[in-house]
This record gives sequence, C-alpha cells and structure tokens, in this order.
Amino acid sequence: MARLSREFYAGGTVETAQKLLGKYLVRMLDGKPLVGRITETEAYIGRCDKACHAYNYRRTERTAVLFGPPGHAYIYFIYGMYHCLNFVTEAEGEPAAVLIRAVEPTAGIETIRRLRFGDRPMTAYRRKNFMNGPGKVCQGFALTTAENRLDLTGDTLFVCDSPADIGLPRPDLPRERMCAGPRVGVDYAEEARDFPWRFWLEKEE
DNA sequence: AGAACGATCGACT
DNA sequence: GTCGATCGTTCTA
Repeated sequence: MARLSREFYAGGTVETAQKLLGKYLVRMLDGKPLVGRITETEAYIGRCDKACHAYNYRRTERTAVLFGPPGHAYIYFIYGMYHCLNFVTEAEGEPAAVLIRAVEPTAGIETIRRLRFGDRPMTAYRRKNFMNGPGKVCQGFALTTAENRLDLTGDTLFVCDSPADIGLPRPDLPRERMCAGPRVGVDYAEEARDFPWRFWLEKEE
C-alpha cells in the first residue's frame, strides 16, 4: 500500500501540518484498516514555541521521541483520561510535531463507533461529534501510549495520499478551503498563544 | 515524597 | 456558556 515516506515529514512543521489536510490516516487493527480523512491539524515547534512540550529543546523521557527522526508517532496521555496523536516532523535533533485534531471516518466505521461509544446508542449528537477532537481520534482508532514511537513508514499506522492507495473508492468531496487560526488549549503559552498554527478544512458554500 | 497542572471531553445550565 | 472527571509527567525538595 502506497504511503507517505519519511521525507514527507522531514520538512517544516507548519507546511507539513497544512499538507496533511485531506490525506488519509490508516490504523491497522486486528488485520483490518481503520481510516479517517484528516481535517484538522496543529503545528508545534520546540525551537520557538512555548506551547510545545519540547520548548527550548526541553528533553525528558516523554519528549525524547520528538528529537528523533521524523515520521514517527508521538502519543501522550492528557487530562488523566485521553490521548493525543502527533507526527514527528523536521530533521533529527529538531523537536517538532503535528497534532492530529480531527478526521472524517472513511472505513472501519463500525469498529470506530464501538471503540468510541461501546454499546451505548448512537445519537445525533454523537454522530455529529464522532472524530472532531484529538482525544476522540485516539479513542476511535485505539491509540494509546502502547503505540507511542511507532514508525509511520511501517504497517500499523501510516498516512496515504489517496483512498485508492488502500483500495477504497474515491469519494465525491465538496469544494473545500483551508482555514488557519490560533491553536486550542494553549492560553498559557504567552506570545505563542496567538500563533495561527491550527489548520482545518471548511466546506465552501 | 508530594504537588501542580494539562495540546480534552461530555454533561449540564 | 460552566464545570468535574482523572492520572501521568514534571518539577521541587
């Protein structure tokens, strides 16, 4: 299956966050693919960004993976209950990553639904808020710290350009434009609070 | 050893 | 709009 190569992740983090929009996140689970089209991302850059866990090259056991080669997963535990999925970017030694904030489920939807809601009944609210948050993406794709540091050029977790790369039909997509704005939940980060490093796709009329 | 806090979510007013 | 749940990571001592 064709997938994005390590070089895709090796460039600038803001640019990579933008280029990931519209691409297909694939998580293999029990031999079957869970797939989501990426619709929202955020860039985090240790060199200059007080919102980044590795700000000012702060290196701890948790952030070590950010200093490694690009194209690996950085998954951390947050708020005592949730996980967040990131892709390590830039050259080895430059700690930076893209947070995956939202996807549109494309395949494996029944498995994703069960991972998100178990046996609880589906409601309009749940349908509308299926995978529109970083904690939801990890819950729906069964990603925890057990998957931290996975190589995105491997067979468990990777990104494809096109649904055809994973044997799915190409859907009819509405016209979309990319929007940019401040990141979520980083009010503490002084000047970095206002960096417009959150990107998302929005339907046009 | 202890304490503070967080790249969130869902329930509720 | 508000607020509580819940615990690993990090820092301080």
